[in-house]
Amino acid sequence: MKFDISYRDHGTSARAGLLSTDHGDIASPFFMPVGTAGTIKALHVKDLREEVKAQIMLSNTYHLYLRPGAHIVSAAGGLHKFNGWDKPILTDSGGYQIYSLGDIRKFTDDGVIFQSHIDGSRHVFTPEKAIDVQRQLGADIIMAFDECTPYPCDQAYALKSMKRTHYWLTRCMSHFAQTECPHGYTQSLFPIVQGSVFPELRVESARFIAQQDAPGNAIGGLSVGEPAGIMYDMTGLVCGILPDNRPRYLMGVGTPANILESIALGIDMFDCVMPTRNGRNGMLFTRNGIINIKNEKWKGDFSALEEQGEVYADLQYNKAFLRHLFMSKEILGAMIATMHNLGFYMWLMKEARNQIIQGTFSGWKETMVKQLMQRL
RNA sequence: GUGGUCGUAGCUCAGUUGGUUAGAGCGAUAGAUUGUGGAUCUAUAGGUCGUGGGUUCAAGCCCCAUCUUCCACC
Repeated sequence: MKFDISYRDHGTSARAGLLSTDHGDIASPFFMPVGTAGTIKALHVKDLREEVKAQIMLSNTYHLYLRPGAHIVSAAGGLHKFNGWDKPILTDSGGYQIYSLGDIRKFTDDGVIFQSHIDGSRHVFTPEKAIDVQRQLGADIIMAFDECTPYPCDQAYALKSMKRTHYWLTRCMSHFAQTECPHGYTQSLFPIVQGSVFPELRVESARFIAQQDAPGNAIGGLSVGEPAGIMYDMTGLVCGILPDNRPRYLMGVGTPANILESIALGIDMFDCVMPTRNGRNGMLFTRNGIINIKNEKWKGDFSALEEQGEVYADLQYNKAFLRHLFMSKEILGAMIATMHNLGFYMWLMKEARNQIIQGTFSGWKETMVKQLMQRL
């Protein structure tokens, strides 16, 4: 994996670069659509490639391990062969899912014992296990097994949780070094900074992560309920410590405004369920602001979803029809909203990159943050 | 025609021995949603208790009439 920074913004820490993997290059900053179970819900791979024009997709270790099972994906030749997406893939390690989905889970220093959200069966995940499963799945970028520290939490717990994540990281890296991808290409392991909302802990964690000299670094444990200002403070603090010449990945973020502000702080990679999950529930992100398509006011509005939009759905369908589909719970509604929202997020990232290259990012960002987040 | 039965929110229904401002689910109208359970959560609106009389301090509830639903019999 190689990461080259080609342009830097003057007024902010934003940068535009190129990340190279065995499944192709990715222009940064970029957004990764989330395909938990190996698929972007309600979207064909063809549309992800040709309409949305995604450069990389994210998938999930926890979900694929439980169903269909890593051995099935591996037998197919890895996730790219299994789902037909031949561009880069990143898999999350499962730490976050165990945190967010598990009713019954038990953390030990060795790992986590958790119950499946599907059938209640018991499983054990250790750092080694998370690496083994991600080797089998075969994503280009794989994530260290971490504990996403809950918010709010006290500093004592945040410290303990951070230490555990660091300990697990050393085991992940050790096991990663002793294994190889069974599918014949290179995988890269990204470590994750924790430390909750405590500056001292974030600094300590960022220093520890920076020492590992990983090909890329992630920031976790944010956008879990804390105020946006705190998220930006922590992100800026950590970005100042993580290596400048490696991609920085802010996990789980976020809204269009969150993303633009974080790009300004030096983040290169994002993922979030918001455009897809909220899309399936009727929330549209547009260049003029946010639409709840189920609102009665769109009942007779026959204008296009997005006049300047670049995906097929934007001009093919009008707002009143899309509202009708949602009110009728028609499957096509979720498909249209998903394609539109991902198309919008891709446009946002492409435009941010263009603005960085042209040296106009800072002013453009200020205008966009206000415009994109207003409710229509 | 006779006897019984039903009628409460847009829909399906609770509603105690007659006792505070008649409730729920769904639907509707809005809001939330950040390393995904097409999910979930929150709030709001919505009622001449079929209609008209009567009894009572007090009626969705008891009495009379009438309309309506469904059933049985002639």
